[in-house]
Amino acid sequence: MGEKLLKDHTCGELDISQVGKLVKLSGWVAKRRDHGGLIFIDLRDSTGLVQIVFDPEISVDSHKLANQLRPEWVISVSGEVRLRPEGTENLNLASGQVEIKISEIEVFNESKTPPFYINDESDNVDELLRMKYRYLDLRRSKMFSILKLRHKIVRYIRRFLNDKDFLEIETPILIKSTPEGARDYVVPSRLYPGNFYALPQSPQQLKQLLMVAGVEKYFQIARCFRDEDPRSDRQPEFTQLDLEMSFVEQDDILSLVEDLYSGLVRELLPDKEIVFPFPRLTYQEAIDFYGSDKPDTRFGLLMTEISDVAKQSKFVVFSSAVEEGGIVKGFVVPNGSSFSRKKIDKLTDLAKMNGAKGLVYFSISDSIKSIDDLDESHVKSPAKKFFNEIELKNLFKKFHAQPGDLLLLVAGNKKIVNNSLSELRLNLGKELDLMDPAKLNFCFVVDFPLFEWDENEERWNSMHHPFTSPAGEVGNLSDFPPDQIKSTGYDLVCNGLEIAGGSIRIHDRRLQEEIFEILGHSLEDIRSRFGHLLEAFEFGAPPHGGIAGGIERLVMLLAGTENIRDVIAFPKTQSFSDPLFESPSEIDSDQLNELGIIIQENRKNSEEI
RNA sequence: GGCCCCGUGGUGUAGCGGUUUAACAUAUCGGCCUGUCAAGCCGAAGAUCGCCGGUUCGAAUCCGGUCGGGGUCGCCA
Repeated sequence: MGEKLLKDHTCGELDISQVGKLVKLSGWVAKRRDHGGLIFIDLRDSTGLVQIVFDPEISVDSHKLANQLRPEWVISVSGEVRLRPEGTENLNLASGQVEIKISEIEVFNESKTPPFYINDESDNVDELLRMKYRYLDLRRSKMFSILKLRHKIVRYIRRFLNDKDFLEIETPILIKSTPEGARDYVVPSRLYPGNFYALPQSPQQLKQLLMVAGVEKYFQIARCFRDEDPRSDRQPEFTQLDLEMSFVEQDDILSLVEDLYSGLVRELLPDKEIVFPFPRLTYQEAIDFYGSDKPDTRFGLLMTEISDVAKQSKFVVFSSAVEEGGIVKGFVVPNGSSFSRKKIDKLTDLAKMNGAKGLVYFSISDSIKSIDDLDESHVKSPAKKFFNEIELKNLFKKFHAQPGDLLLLVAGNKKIVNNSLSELRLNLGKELDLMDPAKLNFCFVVDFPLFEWDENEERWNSMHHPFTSPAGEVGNLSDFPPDQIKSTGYDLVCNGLEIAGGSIRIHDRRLQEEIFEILGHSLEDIRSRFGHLLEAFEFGAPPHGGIAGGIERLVMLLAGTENIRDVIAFPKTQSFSDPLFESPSEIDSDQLNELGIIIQENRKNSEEI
């Protein structure tokens, strides 16, 4: 250790208790306010900001040098912590009671004028520019605080699971392509020309093999890779909390997850309201009431299906929808009768964008006291003429609608009706300010179907993944139609976001093969793709299950940002490029030769960077 | 792969067919200034409007293409 430290205090720790102390600080110039005589500088380090003062009466040389200082220069200063003169305290600053009178200064590094304001809290700088200069963007306290929050979240998870005797085990990044699910990222092999590794879409099979290995309790903060088109909440590489346990049933995993996530929120964001224990909804309930398997339970606007009534209706839109195997469903917007025609048109457009043929509404006048007093003159609706007074009353009573309410209904194919109603509900929840930002409404969704029908490929698909065990007594699967089989899968949902998903796994070779067969794989196919896993199941595989949760989504939820790039230190753009490193990029022909790869000329991206 | 939005000094915006030598704010540079903290005041410099082509007497402005960015549907077992 040298005698002179480059800093003996941090900017953020200085307060009234340090008055009189001689301190040495190092950091970045955040702001300069030059009064000619006095020069004020906000000095920033990773812990915060403090005002330092250059006064020619204290040090002429330092004051002179301070004249040259510009934003983002890296300096080291020494001086005395002093109470600010009365009336000049800055309450917006943690260290705003004090300031440092500087007697010595050293410049470590100058800085060019930054391409955007580092201190500007408003986010209206072009994101591409921010990404190109990510190391500058991350200096902004808003961005840095998200990095810190992410660290704290992961640290909490590690401690929590460590205390419960989980082992953190790393699994390979270079593994095998199992073309099932998302598109793989692949890496060419030099030693086996023409052969490729794939990057893991998740460590699913590896963690199951760890269970067979007898680990019993495993977790990993695992990087995953999926080459699918991104969204505002997706990136090609992302991180999952991956965990797995042996000798457990669904309740064991759910209560562990409940303790983990609730404890995490209580420790890191004690101001947030959570409901504990987390409510459990069946998949069917989620779809019935919310039209979605990831419901935002912070507000009502719950749905009711009226297909049985609609079937008898003279209104052809309703009756024909049901006759064609569809449903009629809707929800009540309290006091929604005041909505303008324009607003209802916008809602109709939203329903149509989600596949609905239209939106049927009934606006109930608030001039009556009770639905019992209602006659046809109190109702506004394009479909009014198809309903008599009694039918209207019955309809409204079924929805528990009150005078002044607006009833929204959609008819048609089940999936479309649920999708469009769900979007309508979320839209109205937002517009009517029903989504309380103080609430984190976690809930579990359970009892998923094991399979869902893939319309495009005309085959059954796993709802979760093919390693998910069917629920209940496992008899002969083939005795049931696939869509009636329930799974042991479960999701953790919060405020309408899927936070984690998992299941009890299959640990029996026969059953696993049977599932693959239902999914339409040939026996040969199964053996070549999943042979290693199936074989492992023949060597004493314990019953096991687990869950995987997206770290980015969790950080987004807790940080209150809707942009996944904000929670990743070095993210990629929506077109998968990295403006900082300018990747992806071409590689040397030597490298290609070594790998035995020839690039098709017509496929090359001709754009030279 | 489809659709929608955006692209003007360093940054953020205005201008949307001709009094525009492209405006404003901020940053930058110079000067003044001992209590500021979005410091202030005075002055200066800085963009030919992403790129290519077309329409027009005339294009930042209209049209087509292209590139880049964002969002979304498909996709994400």
